[in-house]
Amino acid sequence: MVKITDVARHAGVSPSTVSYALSGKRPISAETRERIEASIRELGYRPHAGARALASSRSNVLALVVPFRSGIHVPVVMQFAVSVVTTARQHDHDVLLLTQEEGEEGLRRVADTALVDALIVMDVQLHDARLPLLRALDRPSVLIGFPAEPAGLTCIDLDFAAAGGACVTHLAELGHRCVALVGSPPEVYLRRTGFAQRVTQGFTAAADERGLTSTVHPCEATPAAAQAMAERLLREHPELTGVVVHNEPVVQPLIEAFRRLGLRVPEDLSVVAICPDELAEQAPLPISSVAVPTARIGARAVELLMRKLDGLEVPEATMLPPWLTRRATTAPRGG
Amino acid sequence: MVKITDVARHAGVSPSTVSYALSGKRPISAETRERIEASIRELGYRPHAGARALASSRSNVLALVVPFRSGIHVPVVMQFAVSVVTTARQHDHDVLLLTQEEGEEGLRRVADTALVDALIVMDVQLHDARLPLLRALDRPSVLIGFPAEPAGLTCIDLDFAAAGGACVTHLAELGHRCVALVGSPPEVYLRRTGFAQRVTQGFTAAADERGLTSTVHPCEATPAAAQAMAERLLREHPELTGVVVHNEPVVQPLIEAFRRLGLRVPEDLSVVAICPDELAEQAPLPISSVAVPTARIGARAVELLMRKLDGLEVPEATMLPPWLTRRATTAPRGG
DNA sequence: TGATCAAGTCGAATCGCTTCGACCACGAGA
DNA sequence: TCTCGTGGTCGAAGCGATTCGACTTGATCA
Repeated sequence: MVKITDVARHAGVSPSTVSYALSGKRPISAETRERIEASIRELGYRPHAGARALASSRSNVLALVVPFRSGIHVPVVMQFAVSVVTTARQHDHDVLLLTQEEGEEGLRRVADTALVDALIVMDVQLHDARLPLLRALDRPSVLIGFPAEPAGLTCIDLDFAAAGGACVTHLAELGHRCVALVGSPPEVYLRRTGFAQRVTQGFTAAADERGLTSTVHPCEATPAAAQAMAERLLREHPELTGVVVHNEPVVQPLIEAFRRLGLRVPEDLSVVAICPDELAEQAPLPISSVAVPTARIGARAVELLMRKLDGLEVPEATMLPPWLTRRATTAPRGG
Repeated sequence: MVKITDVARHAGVSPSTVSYALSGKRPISAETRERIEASIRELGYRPHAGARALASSRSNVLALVVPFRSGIHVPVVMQFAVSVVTTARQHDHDVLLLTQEEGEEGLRRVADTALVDALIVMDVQLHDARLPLLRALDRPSVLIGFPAEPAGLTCIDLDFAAAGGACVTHLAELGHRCVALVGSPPEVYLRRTGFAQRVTQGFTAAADERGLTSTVHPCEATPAAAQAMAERLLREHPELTGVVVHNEPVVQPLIEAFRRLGLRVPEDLSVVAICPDELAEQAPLPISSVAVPTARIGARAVELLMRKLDGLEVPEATMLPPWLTRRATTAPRGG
């Protein structure tokens, strides 16, 4: 293995000069720097991560805690993960993957052993058991999702309440008077996951404000559940003309179920989803939707973390505004 | 931060004794060990990962390279990842997440900087550009999937050829005489990904052997493509009664498309899939399938790696035998 | 009664890098 | 002319573990 002293000898300088040339923390003459860079290339030098971490007390590794429980949509998690990794690399950091299962002990472990410099936590519950730990930890963290009490933490997410509201507004402007929200599976509500509740709040508030009739229905993430839900909605709310879906796996099956029940989409029934754009775009009939901007959220989370690592202040709450794209599944009521 | 010397002082022993008590590499009297463990608990000591890596030249971190390209089924990737992380933790290792995008340079980087001890690579192509590098690297690796030339590497995967064959055998034993394979998207074949080709080979060979009429059809991973595929199959092969699907997102849509075209499943048409059991089980009509045992493969990959890290010999090729579970989508021909 | 050996412990070297303080040379300002 | 600051470099002291050799002690065996 070639080490920094080898490079130094080869370039005719001291090890510290090589280090400074690499880090840029002290000025090095252009001439010397070039000589060093040439030696590095020639010898194929790579700084030893462990040694670097020991000496600098920076590992240049971020922890990412991913959920893998029922009720969460796996492709969305993966999109977050990929965008976190990609962005981290742009900032010269790597990403250590932790599962929710490891729990608090896992977080403490990677933080206390200095294996990671900072943490990103996904799928935060309203009263998440990990919050006290994250607040107490000596390492910075960013939560994707909002707990009930975000004070003292850095959180980022789509503004799900506004997203729910935007869907209602869209339907209301198209003349719809009776709307329903088909939401996440019941266990997600039981776990008291923030985004599910916020969508409901935004949805209900906007409907009330505009005087629409509205109902909310959690729904299992299976085609069979979608079918049952469609039947139930038509039975219980015959005057229903607008549906908001916040449950990725169910969007398409639900539309198909309504069709089977004899309703045309969007002529008889408008459907608007809250889901990643990819999913909305590549449906057979492109779906009007509020985007869940996974890539932006992941990238932003990393950037917030980098700023915190640099000792800079960052906002405690970052709520990305919703953006509704009208596609083929919404139309004016009765037309 | 509390370090090993603090523990040593507190327990009245030397640092090396603490180290040996922790690693078990030299005998330590029970009494001393208990004293040390008490001190560790009391002081809340955690060995510094970087220091440990530097001194022992072991980081206790594994790299996992995940694909995120079109044509691969994201939930399957996630299942692998979770099982790799879980198993790695059981062996006191962590997992660093790399994306395919980082390419060879990424592999070289984490290996050369000693950031990781070993690598797991998913989604291996038949003539993967990374193979020479993996062979040359001084760190052990395991591939999930088989390249054309696996010599000198350690590979593990489901025996996809046998899986294709098992599906045909199952259909043949039910009396079917004309079968079709609906496979992965065309780009997967174009990339020359091993498993796609192997399924085809096994499928065709088994059909030939038993004198069945057979055809093979790559298929985009969308509901619309599934619909088109169903129509085309019925048009071009009116005598078709058995379909093998190796394309997760399309399984369910394809069955629905056949139904819409007036075929009853399984009475008129038997369908057998190659997919994770979860997907087959939770379909509205449970699907007869050969399992893709993601959890087992991931766990096994880690165990192979651990053995290699311990300097033990491991088999170059590990092919898990297919296991077909008959569920509700296959029935005797004409029955 | 030594010689031998294993168990149990210690001290010191080492892993490869970063960083701090010091030093030199040189141009600018007084 | 003397200082002062600054660009550029070096040497040495860590960072916090692991590991190797050596030492003590007591038991075992001839």
